[in-house]
Amino acid sequence: MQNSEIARQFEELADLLEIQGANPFRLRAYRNAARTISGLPESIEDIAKNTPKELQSLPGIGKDLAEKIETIVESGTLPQLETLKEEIPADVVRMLNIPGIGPKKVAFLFSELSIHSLDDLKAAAEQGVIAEQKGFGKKTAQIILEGLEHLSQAGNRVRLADAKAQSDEIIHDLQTLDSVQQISEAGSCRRRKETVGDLDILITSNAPGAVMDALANHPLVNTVLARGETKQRVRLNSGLEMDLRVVSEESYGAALLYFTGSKEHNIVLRRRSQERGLKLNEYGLFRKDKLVSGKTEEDVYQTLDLPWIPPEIRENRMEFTAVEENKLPELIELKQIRGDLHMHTTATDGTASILEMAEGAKAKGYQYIAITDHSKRVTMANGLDAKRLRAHWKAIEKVQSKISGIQILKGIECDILEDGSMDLPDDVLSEADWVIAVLHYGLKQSQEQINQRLLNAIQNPHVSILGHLSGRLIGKRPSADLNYSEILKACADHGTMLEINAHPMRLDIDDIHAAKAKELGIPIVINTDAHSVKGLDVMQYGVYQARRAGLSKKDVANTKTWKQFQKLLKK
DNA sequence: GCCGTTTTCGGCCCGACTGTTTTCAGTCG
Repeated sequence: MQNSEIARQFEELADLLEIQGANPFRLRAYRNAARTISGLPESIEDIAKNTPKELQSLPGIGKDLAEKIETIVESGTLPQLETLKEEIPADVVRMLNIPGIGPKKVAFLFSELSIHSLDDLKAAAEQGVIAEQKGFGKKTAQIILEGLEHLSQAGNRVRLADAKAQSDEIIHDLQTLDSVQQISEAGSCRRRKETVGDLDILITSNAPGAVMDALANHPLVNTVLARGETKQRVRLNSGLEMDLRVVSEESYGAALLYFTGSKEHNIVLRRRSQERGLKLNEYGLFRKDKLVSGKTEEDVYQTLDLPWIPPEIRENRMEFTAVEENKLPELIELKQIRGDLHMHTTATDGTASILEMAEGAKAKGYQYIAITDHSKRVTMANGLDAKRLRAHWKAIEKVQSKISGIQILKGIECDILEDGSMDLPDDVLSEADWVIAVLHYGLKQSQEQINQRLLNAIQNPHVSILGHLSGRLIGKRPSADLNYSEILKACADHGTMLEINAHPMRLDIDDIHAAKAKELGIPIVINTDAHSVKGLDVMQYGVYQARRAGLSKKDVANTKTWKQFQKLLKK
């Protein structure tokens, strides 16, 4: 069982208990545990089965939750959860996703008005029943009806690339206004999280009303959901919601910290403030009522005896211990990338020629690329068999002889077949400069099968790297069920590299496992998997993911010069 | 339900906005 499933069950339990009005701190305990579990690189199932005593050493996991984890691993679920699910219909839990409706109102609707489904809710709101209730009203009934309309979108997280494009456009337009002095993105988008729940923008302004008017009238904005003196919330045409916050100049840094998050990072900062007799909020760091710092993020961190911490790692995963151990990483930057080792051409499903891809990469200042078209199993993409592949490599040599200043590796993205064998024979693979082994089919196999396939590939002396390891497509297709601990250890043992696939839908391996790979000394390569010249542009997203993993230049193999990189290639 | 250099009880981060109120609860981030 995957960590995400166990975490999901704790989240669900928390939702159900919340509707029942349970102690909020108990709910927090469940949600904290869910977060710990989903952020863990090791398989929680393995720990529960092999070394159950260690469960309680995980943050936020005590005796009770350790037992619950063991129960879930053994039986697939929790009796308590099953009982609650029988008492409270799934539709009632879904009502929590209606913006403006929380557990208290849901509980009232369910137990006092006997509303058991979304259809019941809609009918009650339309018939005016809800508006009559104490604590409700016409507006609340309206909110419910609107919320039901948007329910399919609400709670859906959007891929970073899609969210950031909208955020960037709005910021670009707002910053031209005279009424805007400072402006920044904030929230999970600024932290470059792979998916974003909503957008946050922070400004300083001498005329906040004018900025709010401008946002309300922006072509990307559909509806104003709330508007006050310092805060405006809007819904974009895409369904994504955005908060605009206005703060004073002396609070800008504190507010930027506060609204960038993560919540967990901020909680640690506030505790740290308390320990120093200070209070931290979005207006600044205060001693009694006196502002101590807040103008810039650096000021606030410094007052708390911390260096400035890059947004990407503000997750309370490793940043604070890294500071203590004086090991805060200098995060990798896009400009340090010197090669792209996963791309396609017209030989299979790409839209550009070898030469066009090479020129595109050269224009980015790269020193080397690998042309890695599909192997024959991927019939849909016109995958290459041995004969066509050898001809393709000849074509690569020909292009290489015509172009200077960039090294083109003769590569292949070779499928690991369902039976665990490689899609091309060893003698063919041995002729390649660069072999990316990947799973495209049979992603739903058991963990044992998936792991065996991957282990076979790792042990194959011709395989350079595992590409988009989990096979997930964010928001579309779940990861294959694989045992990361075993796979990563094998990679480290056999000198097999790991890819961070930079495609916004993949970002695979993810930040948590890339951090683990770094710890094990496995070289990471960030690749675009480009299917066109334009496709080479997504490298930035892979770099974001690497930064979230705490990776530095030295951890990423394709930051090396061509001369250095050659030494990493398997002979 | 977790946690502990004020440690086994009594805390657990903090403030804005809205709607339904007549001083505040619920919701959200």
